[in-house]
Amino acid sequence: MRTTDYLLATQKESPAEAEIISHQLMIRAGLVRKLASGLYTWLPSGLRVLNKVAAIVRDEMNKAGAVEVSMPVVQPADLWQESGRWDDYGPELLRIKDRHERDFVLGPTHEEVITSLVNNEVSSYKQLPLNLYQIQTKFRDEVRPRFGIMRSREFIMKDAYSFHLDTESLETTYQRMHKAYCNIFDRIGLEYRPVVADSGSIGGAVSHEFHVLADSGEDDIAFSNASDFAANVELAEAICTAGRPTASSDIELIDTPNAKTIADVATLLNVEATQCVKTLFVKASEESDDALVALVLRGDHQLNEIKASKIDGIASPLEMADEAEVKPVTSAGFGSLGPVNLNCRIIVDRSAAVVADFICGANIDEKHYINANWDRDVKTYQIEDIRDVIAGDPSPDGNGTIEIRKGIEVGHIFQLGDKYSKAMNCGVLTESGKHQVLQMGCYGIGVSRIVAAAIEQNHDKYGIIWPDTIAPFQVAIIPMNMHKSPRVAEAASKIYESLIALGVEVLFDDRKERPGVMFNDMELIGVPHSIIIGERNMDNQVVEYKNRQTGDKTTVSIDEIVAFTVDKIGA
RNA sequence: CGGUGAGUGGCGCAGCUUGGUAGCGCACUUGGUUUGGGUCCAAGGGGUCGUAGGUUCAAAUCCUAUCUCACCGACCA
Repeated sequence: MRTTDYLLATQKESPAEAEIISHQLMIRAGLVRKLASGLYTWLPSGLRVLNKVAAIVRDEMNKAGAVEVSMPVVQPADLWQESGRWDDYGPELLRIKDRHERDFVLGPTHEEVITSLVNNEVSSYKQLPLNLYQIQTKFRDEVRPRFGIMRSREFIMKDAYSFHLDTESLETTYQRMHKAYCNIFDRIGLEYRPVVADSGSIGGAVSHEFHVLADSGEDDIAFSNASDFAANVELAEAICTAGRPTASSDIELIDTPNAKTIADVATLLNVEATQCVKTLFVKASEESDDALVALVLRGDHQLNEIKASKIDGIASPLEMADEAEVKPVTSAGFGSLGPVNLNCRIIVDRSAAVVADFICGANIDEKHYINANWDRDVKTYQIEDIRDVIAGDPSPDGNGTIEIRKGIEVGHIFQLGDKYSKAMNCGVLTESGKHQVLQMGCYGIGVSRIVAAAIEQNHDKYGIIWPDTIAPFQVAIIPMNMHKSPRVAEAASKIYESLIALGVEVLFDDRKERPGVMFNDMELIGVPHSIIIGERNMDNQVVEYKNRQTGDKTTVSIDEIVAFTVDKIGA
C-alpha cells in the first residue's frame, strides 16, 4: 500500500476527552473516529488490526472444534420474553420497533437466538456436543461509554455457545475453550491472566475471565506470587491465618472530637488503622426480621459488596443504610459507630475478628472506645469473609501471598448449565428416546477491546508498538527525499515490489514529506519493521533496517534487504 | 440516574467578567525555502459561536429553556 493511495489520518493532537493512552493513540494513529457517544468508525489502519485479531480468534476457534455461524443483530422481542430477559436485562438492552410496531432488540448477546436455532436444528443426542460461534457486532446501551473503543456501545465480539447432553461433556468443551483462549492471547502476544470470576447476571456455576494486565484496567485482579492462583478481587477469598491475642486492658470510653474517619481516629490516637475497626450498616433483606445489619471490618480493609450481599439476611444487591436509618439503632451518627452495646445483627470480617484491644466507635457522638475486645465486650456476632483481598494477604490456595494488579477484561467463559435451555425448552431425544434438556456453555471475547488492550500494553512516547501478529502493516518503507533522488525512488520501488510479491504487508510512504514527518508517522502507527532508504547510502548500495520494538538499526545491502526483512518478520 | 465541567472552522484553544458584528496554534490549499527526526516565510480557503426564544439600536458575550458531550460516582460485560 502506498500512503498516497491510503487514508493515513494521523494527527498531532488528540481530543481533550481521550483520557487513557490507548484511546489517545487510536485517534492520533488514525485507527478510529468517534461518530457519537460510544459509536466509532474504524479507519483503514484500525480495521486492518481488528481483522487480524478476528482472524486469530477465528483460527483458534476452528482448531478447537467450534463452527462459525452468523446471527442477526436485530432480534425479535418474543425470544427475549421467552427467556425472561426482556424484563430482566434492563435499559442496556436497546429496544426498537419496526414499521408494524412490533418489538425488536439490538442484540447485546445471542443466547436466545442460538438456543432457538439449536432447538430447531438439533433433535438427537447423536448431534452433540455442538459448539457454534460468530464474530459480530453487539450493541449494549451502556450508561456511560468511556475509554474510546474499550467500553463502547457498539463493539465486535466473538461469542461461542456449546450444547451438551451432560455436564461432563460441558466440562470437556469448557477446558478446550479455556485452552483456545490461552492460545489466542499467546499468539497475539499479550500479558494476560485467566482468573476465577463471578458469573454475574449471565448465570451458571463455573466461570473464568481473561484479563490483559494494564494499569488502566477497570478490574482488580488478585493473584499469587507463588502459584497460578488468580481471581477477580470481587470474589477472591480473604484468608486470615492469624490468631487473636488475649485482651490486655479494660475497655475505656474516650473523647474523639471531630474524628469521623478511621484516618482521623488513628491520627488522633497515634495508632495504626489496623488497630481500629469500622462499622458499616447495610439494609437487611426483606424476609429478614431486622431492618439493618452491622458489618465490621478492620480499619484498613474495604468492604466487598458482592461477598456481603451473598450472606443470608442481607439485601442483594447490597444497599448501604443512610444516616437517618442508622440513628434509631445506634443513637449516634456516622463517624462514631461500633459493635459494642449494639442491639443489631453483627457480622465481623475474619480479619477484624482477630484484633484484640481494638478501637471502635462508641455509638455516642464524638466518642470512641479503646481496648475493646470480642466476646468480652461484644457477645454476639458472626464471622464471615466480607472484605476485599489486599496485597500481602495469604493466597487462598495456600501458596504464596496475594498481589493485586489492574486488568482489562477481554474474555469471559461460563458453564451456563441449563438456565437458557430450560427456559426455552431446548432439548434432544436421548438414546433411550427420552427428551432431555441440554447443558450449555458460552464463551465471549471482546475482539475490538483487544485492540485497545494491546495498545495499553504496547506503546512508548512515540506511539504504538504493535506485536507483529496484529500490526496493520508488517513493514514500512521510508524513502528520504525520493522526489529529488531518482536512485532512492528506484531502490524504494524495487524493494516495495519485491516484498509485495512475497505477500508481505508493506506501507510505502511515498508522500512528498520531510523525513521527520515520515519517521514520526510510522512510529506513531507502530509498524514493527522499517526500511529507511536515503541518498547518503546509495553510493554503497545499502539501506537501513529499523525495529520499532527494540529500536535496533542495521545497515543492509539493497540486494539482501528483502530476504533480511522477511527473516525478521518470521522471527 | 446523582455530582462537576464543557459546547466558538477537521483537532486543540482564546474571546464572554465590562455587548459593538470572531481570533490564535495545528491541519488544509498555493508559491518559495528546507531536506536523515514534526524546517521557515508569504499568500489563501473554511466558522449562521450547540439549538430555540428573550432583552437591546446592537448578542459568541446578558437572561430563559432545551439538546449534546466529557469526567467522577452509581450501574454493568
